[in-house]
Amino acid sequence: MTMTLRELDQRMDLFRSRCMERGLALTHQRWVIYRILAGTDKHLTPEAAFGQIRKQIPSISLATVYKNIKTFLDVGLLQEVGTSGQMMRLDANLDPHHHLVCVRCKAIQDLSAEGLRPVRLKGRLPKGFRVERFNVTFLGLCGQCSPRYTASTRH
Amino acid sequence: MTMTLRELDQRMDLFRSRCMERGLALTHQRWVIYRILAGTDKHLTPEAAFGQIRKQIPSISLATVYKNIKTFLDVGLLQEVGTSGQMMRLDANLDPHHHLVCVRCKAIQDLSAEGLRPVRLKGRLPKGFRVERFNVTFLGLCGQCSPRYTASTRH
DNA sequence: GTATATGCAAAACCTTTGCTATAGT
DNA sequence: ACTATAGCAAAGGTTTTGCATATAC
Repeated sequence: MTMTLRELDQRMDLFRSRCMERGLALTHQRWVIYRILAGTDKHLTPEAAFGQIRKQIPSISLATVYKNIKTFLDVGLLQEVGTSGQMMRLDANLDPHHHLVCVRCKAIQDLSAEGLRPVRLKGRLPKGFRVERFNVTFLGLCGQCSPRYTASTRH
Repeated sequence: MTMTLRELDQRMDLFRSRCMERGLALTHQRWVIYRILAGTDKHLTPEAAFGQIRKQIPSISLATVYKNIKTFLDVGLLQEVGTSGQMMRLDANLDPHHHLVCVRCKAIQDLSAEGLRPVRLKGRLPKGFRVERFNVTFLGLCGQCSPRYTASTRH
């Protein structure tokens, strides 16, 4: 866990002010849902978040979690990580950054944009395309899954 | 359409030889499914491909299309483009390349790896992570969707 | 008090699976 | 002939929707 409490507090402050700006009610559920998503760097799936959230609000419904995730995506409090096919992966890190994706266990780690030399185009983009942002995805095996370790490990 | 007939023929040659190597039967369905997917640079969804394929084989079933897509992914005749959430997007371009994704209409265009100066790390990757490959996704608005055009266009 | 959000159940959507018949080698 | 594949229908998993009740403002 690289997330400090101070960083989480900052995220929750942003959450509160963004909700007020957008006229979103500060419900207990909404608060807890965002706190779980913002309090980890693991890029949770909705299902996984639901599991955590339910520990705090046993009566919460999965639909509420989904509805709020959608709201958070709409107002820019959350981003979706582009994965292939499977479940939605959520990211409350709003700073420019990239991703390391383990092709085996599907873990996703962040890599700060400062960790990379600027990406630069050689030529020209297709006519008319306006880039808003970009992100680099590194695919490979994480420490847990890389052969060095798995060779001596039961699967 | 940037795909030439010659390029498509090359892809179909690879398809044939890869099937033989792997002991995959060259059925009419399999051939047509791959030809549709390999004959466009639009990164079709399974559903969209099914629509095209059905024009040539009206009796084909969607399950057959899915099964073959999975097979093609397994044997490396196809790759999946990492999108956020929605449907699977397929890519028969096996050369190193990146993607331009329109956030509005979801169109995906290829950008050859030569179009980009090499991506380079400044620091070190998280301990133990072994990169196999990487890809850059540029998000923005395509020519069709960019404000310049939409301002004078009905939605 | 009014608007918005929750919870529930049902639906929608995309993808996979099991099985029998059919086609490829 | 033997093995792999197609087609069908049914199931599986994820996400969305509609509506009545409850909560925030």
